[in-house]
Amino acid sequence: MSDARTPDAYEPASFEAAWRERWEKDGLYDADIDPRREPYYALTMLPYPSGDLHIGHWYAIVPADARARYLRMRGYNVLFPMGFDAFGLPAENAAIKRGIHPKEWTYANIRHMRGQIKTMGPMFDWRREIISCDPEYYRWTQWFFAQLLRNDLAYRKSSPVDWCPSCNTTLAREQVIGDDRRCERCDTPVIKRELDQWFFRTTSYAEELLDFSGLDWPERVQTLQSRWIGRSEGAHVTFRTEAGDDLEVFTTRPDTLWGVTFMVLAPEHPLVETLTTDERRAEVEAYVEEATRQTDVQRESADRDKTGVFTGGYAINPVNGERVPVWIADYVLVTYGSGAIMGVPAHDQRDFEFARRFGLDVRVVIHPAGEAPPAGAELTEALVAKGVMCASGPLTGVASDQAMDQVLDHIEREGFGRRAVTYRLRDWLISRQRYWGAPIPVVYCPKCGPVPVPDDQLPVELPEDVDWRPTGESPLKLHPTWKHTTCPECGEPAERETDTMDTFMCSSWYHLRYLSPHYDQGPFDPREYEHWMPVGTYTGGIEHATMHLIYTRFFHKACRDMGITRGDEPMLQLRNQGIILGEDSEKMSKSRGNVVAPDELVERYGSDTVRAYLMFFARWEQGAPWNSQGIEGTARWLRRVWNLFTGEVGAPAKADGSAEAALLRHLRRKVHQALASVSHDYEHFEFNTVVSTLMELLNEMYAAREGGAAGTEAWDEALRLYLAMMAPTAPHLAEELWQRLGEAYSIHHRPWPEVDEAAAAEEEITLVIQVNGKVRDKIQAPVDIDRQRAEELALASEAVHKHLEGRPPRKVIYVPGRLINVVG
RNA sequence: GCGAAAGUGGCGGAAUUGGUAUACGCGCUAGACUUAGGAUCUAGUCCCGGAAACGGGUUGGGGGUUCGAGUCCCCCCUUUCGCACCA
Repeated sequence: MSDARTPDAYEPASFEAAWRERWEKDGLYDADIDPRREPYYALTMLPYPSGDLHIGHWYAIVPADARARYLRMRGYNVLFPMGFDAFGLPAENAAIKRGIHPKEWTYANIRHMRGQIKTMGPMFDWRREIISCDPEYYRWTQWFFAQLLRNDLAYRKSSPVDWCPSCNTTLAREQVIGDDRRCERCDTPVIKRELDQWFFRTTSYAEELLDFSGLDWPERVQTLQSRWIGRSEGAHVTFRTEAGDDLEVFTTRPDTLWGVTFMVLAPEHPLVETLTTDERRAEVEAYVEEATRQTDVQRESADRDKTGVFTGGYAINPVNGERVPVWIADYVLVTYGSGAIMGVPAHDQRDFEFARRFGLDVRVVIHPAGEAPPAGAELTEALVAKGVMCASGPLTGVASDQAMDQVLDHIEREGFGRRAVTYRLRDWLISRQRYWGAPIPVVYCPKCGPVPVPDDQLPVELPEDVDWRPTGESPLKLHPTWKHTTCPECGEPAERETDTMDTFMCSSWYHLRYLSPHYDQGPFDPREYEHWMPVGTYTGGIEHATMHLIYTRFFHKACRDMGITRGDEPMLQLRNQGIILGEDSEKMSKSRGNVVAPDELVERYGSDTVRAYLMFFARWEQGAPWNSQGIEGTARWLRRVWNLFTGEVGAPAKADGSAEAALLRHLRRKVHQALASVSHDYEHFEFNTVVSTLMELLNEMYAAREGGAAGTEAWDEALRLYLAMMAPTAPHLAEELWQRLGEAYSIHHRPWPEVDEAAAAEEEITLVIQVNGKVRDKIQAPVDIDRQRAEELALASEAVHKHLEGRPPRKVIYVPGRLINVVG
């Protein structure tokens, strides 16, 4: 907003902050319900307030902002909100380390980061900001929990959980990382511990979560989620132990039932106790103890030899009445299926290895068609291929792929099994033995059991006067008074749940709270919901493919079934930005010293240049290593834009009439072609070509000015369209130059320009002349040239004659408006 | 091991449907202006031959389909990511 009369250098610092303040003061980006405009909900993943914004935040936010700005200019009523995912461990770690209260630490970080985010110049409607650790927010996180509990979608269960001995907390399956199963946060090997925990029934939605129809989500994410959910079709088959207990297994290969030569239970399986004979007991107990004491690192390390012990017990194979020994081994997981398997060593590689290790029988029941069945003792690996059934009672001789249905019919008819589908997905464990989270709103009454806190008593607020030392117990448990309360049902003394919720719970519904962050009659205002939902575009990192994005889909579906939300999916389109690596092509990290600090870049180049460079320097969905020299290119671009708009224009070199007309037609063609291209590219997340197209157009405009275009109508149009096209990328500069052109504030209210198709159309084409597929000549030709004329031109070409070397053309291919290929 | 994605100049990348490969930018080279410049401007910059005109080659490697392949198909190599005893 500097004085327009004095020509000056491009100094973004002189106007960027001023424009941002004005936009905010004027509520330029306020997003309110507006029945006249089509709503569009553009959502970008909210950050954790770690304390300092890094370049990755910019990379996530700026292109998403540019696209939201584009859609807004296109006439959509765009909701583009921002907030903070503010509960979580780092706040407590900071408290432990530096003695700052987590709340104080968190809010100080938010204040700092909010200011940093604002320097990007994004069009966030800050009135809609949410902070998930605010009681006004987590009141409703708790409300959702209570809803889930009342609808039997939450339950409490004692189970072995992953436990990080360093963080002193349970971890979700997803927070256990890598080959050797380490804690996501501190890299400590994870161990098992038995605790009462709250779970959500995500598995009830496993089947529906596999359905992505109607969603414009990357294949990659769909694949990751599908594999994570891990659907397997097969059967539950019930064996009977000699002690008379039912022993159920899940198998995907019921066609191999006649090949069972042993059974294996997970060491934690409840029947281990009763199956174990007295003479085997000492050995079995030692093995179980070893297995539970071991960390998963040791237990699940790759390529480990199979271990296990015989329980001394036997079970009866229901298909043939055979007596098979029951073993326990840690390669069978208690958490999958029924925690027990039937051992078919001839046709399952894991069972094969186990049988070989312990000298168990290997019995072939499927053999390759046309060959004699091999002897089990001679196999070197399991036979997993299809074939012909043998030694399988009534099914002997049947092709194995046909046998499957017959076996299933058989076991269902006989009543010892049934068709079944099993999923790898587990129910979502949400309990955390931590302080800095939303308290689970449950009261334990000696008489009434676990009772959800009534809605009118929410939120259950976190007490602020706690000790957050890493004792291994929840700090809430140690608080002298907090947990003591009365039962909401009977009024008798009772105790509060002292665990808090997984922060993924907070982020599963934040997109709903943006709709009406201060609404107090429910988690969101239904009017706002009707207007904005579902989310049109959701953008963020691929790292959330299997956690957050499954949870939020589950959450939405559960809420739909509870009558809270509508529709099957919360987010219609998903896009993931890539990662910016350090200049050394390594992951950015403080220890490597390759971290790019956005604040310094803004100070040096201005916000628009940083924005433009982030959009330009790589394909957004891919990312690339940072290049500190590369940013000079976009800095130069904006400087050249500035100079074109503000620089002295010499007296136009008056061309003669027809040459000038041609020059201006050319200029308009380039402008409108660029407009078509830029429009497409904003829409489709191809931000790098938005910038390159604008760079090219700028070069054209400099040339046109050189040719004397300045001062003409076409020139004035070019200037205005250029700023409109640039506005989503460089909002400050576009606004500043718009004002200097004398146009009315604000360019960000200007409708997106329409492409003038006639102006964009080419008058002439370069007809490419090929001989046998190789380019030999190029001829300027009218755009509507017909085949006959094009052929004449091509055959008249000297280059064509030369390369035909006297051969007659056998065939001529004509691609209208593009090329002609003479085959000879 | 299984699954997915990607390989185009020194670098990031462009090429909307099978139709001019290497746009745009960085870097580099030469020059202009300059006390200087990490400022600005001009010209050049895939490789080989050639003074040039021009010719030949080139999208990880090999094969195929086609008048024509960076783009489609098959095999191989490399890289990245995800999963990793899930019965």
